[in-house]
Amino acid sequence: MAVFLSTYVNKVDRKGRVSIPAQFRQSLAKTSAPSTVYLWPSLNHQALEGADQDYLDVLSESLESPDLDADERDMIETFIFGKLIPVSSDAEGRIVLPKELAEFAGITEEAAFIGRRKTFQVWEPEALKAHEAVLREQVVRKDISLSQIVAKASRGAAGRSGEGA
Amino acid sequence: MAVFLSTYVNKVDRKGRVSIPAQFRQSLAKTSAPSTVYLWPSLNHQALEGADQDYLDVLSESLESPDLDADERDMIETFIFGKLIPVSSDAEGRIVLPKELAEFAGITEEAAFIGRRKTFQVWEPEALKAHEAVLREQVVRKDISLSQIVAKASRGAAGRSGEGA
DNA sequence: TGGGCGTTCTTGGGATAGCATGGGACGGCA
DNA sequence: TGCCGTCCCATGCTATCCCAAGAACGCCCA
Repeated sequence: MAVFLSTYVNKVDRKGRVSIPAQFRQSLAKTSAPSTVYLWPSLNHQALEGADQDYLDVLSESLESPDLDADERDMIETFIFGKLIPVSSDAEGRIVLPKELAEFAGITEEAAFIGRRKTFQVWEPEALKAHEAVLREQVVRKDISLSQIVAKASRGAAGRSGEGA
Repeated sequence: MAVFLSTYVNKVDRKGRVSIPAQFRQSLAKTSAPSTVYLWPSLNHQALEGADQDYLDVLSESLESPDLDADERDMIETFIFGKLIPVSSDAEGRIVLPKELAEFAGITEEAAFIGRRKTFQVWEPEALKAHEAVLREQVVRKDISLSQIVAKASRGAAGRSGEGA
């Protein structure tokens, strides 16, 4: 599955087109549908989420789980698959940001692509800045540290099944 | 089987015709009866449900299962298969919305097609908006996040069958 | 260590094809 | 014979494809 890292800010032209960062494209190239990405409005932020075909297949499979309650499934069907837009890139590696999605995220002139491993987000750059400021404050307040997280996770994994990511 | 994604709002003309979104048509093209879709009133919403021949075949087969209790089967037989209307599209990819179905969903001038993977729904756009508002509130209240669902599902799958993503 | 060269990436604009939509004509059924 | 449904044709708009060039970057060579 494709892995998305780092942050890139690209321009959105008059037609609503924007280049997918070259690094992202290289990741996408290895997937089953290299020139197609899927975009949808984030459930939790005023931003867009993006992923490749393979990730969606996994998500789709998750929905088949009988453990998931009907309400939740309905929500996902409506808000993810109902909003999800397959976007194919042109020869130059650009995609057209669908109008309703650009509006949702407040994107007009520039779009910030931020890698989140298996998915990525697309933000209006200023909104992203603000969001990051809030998050950083939380990091400080909660005194979060990376080594602590890794330690905690490996302890948990050992307890459950020994499977780590 | 056809996969339906995204939301499209199309106009209903004076004759009750409405274009099936091109993306949906492309999905339908791969099925066993490309120019026919099946519509029926939703059990849970004031909206229409739609699917292709292949989906109905699967649904039909599910009804043969001895596990299904009689009441449930009876309901499905009555409300789905009893109400179901096969609709064929013209050369331009339009269908005529059956009057009773349009009335049921309150559709007059515009119809919103919303993809739900294996099926789709057809809503009166304002009604859909209202429905989404309710759902979104639930998302916020329950603090649902996508990554959480995927994580939960893959953990469940790992526990049940040892299959991980 | 500095400068020059080449490549890759991003960005821009015009042409083209596809799609949504509207109206009219023909044929069938009542 | 009148009405309704289906088919066919026409059109404006939108999105897609194609071609082109500027800029940044890294690499190589002196």
